[in-house]
Amino acid sequence: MQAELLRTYFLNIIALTPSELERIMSHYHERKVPKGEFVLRQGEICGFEGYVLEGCFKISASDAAGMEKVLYFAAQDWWVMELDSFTNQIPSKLDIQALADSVLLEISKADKEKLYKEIPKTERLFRIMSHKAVAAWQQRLIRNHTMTAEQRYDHFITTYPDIAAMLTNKLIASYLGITQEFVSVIRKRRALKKS
Amino acid sequence: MQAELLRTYFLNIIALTPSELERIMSHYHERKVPKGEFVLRQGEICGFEGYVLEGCFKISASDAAGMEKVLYFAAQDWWVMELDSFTNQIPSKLDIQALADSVLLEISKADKEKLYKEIPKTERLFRIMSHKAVAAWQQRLIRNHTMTAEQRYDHFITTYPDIAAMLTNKLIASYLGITQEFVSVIRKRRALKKS
DNA sequence: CGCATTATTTAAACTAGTTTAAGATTAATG
DNA sequence: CATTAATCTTAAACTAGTTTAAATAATGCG
Repeated sequence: MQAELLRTYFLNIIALTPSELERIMSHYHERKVPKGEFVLRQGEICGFEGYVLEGCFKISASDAAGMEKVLYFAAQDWWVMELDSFTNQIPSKLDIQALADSVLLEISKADKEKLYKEIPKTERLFRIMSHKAVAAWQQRLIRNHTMTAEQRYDHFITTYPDIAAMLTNKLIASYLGITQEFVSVIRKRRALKKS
Repeated sequence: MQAELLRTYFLNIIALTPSELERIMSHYHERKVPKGEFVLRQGEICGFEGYVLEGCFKISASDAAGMEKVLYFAAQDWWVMELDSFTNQIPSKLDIQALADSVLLEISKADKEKLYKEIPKTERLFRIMSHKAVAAWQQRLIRNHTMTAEQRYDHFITTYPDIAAMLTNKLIASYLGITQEFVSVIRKRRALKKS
């Protein structure tokens, strides 16, 4: 049972008795998501919070012209949801799509609220997770403002080699905020340097 | 007593009895910060979380070469802290400096932990605040990836006219991730359009 | 397998934004 | 108030990254 991963995840953040942990886990349900499937589309209300057991997801924003920008990728041990939409039950600004056959552990909005009531300690758990997320987004912004495209590319593929390996250049480009053509140039440049 | 602002802030997020609210407020202490003073420097451990009653702060990151990048500005009704440093008591990656004579309502790390214990509901309060912050940072990143420098400039000065009014071009440029010279160009372009 | 679609590479022309430098304005300071 | 320092503007030269386009390679699919 791979759900062990999520148990470990929670225990790394906060101390939980075995019974608390199991009560938390009981609200999460496994869901298989085939490659290509959208688990959330712009405009829909995000009814779930998902922990990735297997596979990989793309969380992206698209403008009116259909131009898509990848916000982040979520592989094993990451979370997928539209926080704003889930928390405030408002239409989602983002799309979430499986990039590979994937498995999620999902919790519904209703169950999440139940969880907070049943085990108040989970408020703390998710508060701390959220604090980490804020710090990470701040660092991402700083990287975008201080590093060149090539440096950001390097950072991405060395920090997340497993995720990068399953992505197309086009997706990496979108994540980095540059064009796929320029990713090609960067890759060529790096290939020359190494030889 | 301007602390009323903070009471309103909290009540807009979560329902609190008058006594709960006052117990929360009792942990916050007013602190005057003269213009130019650093309330946190890179490498120090952030021991406080501050709510801005008056004035304005600059939260920034500086690299080894002394190049400074403004992450955000915090004026009235905003928060100043280094979340990662405060939460995990690790050295701060950021500087926080008053851009004007300012007044903070501060809570220490120890008092914050006390607060969480005394009034568990505050875990929820700060979790929700943190969720809003994550959503805001995501939107900021999307703007950086989809808008031109001029569009970002427009967005900033129309969304935060009061803050923008008290900032130099240099600071706005740093926040937007462009040079001060280019801000000059943008301003000229806009001045010509209007006439 | 064979076809169609999509991703990748390459290159030339282009542009948004940078760099450098100098002069003009404004603000801080003794 | 005078002087120093800092900010702001302008402009010319430059560069990182884009756009367009065409050719090639890889992939999905009936």
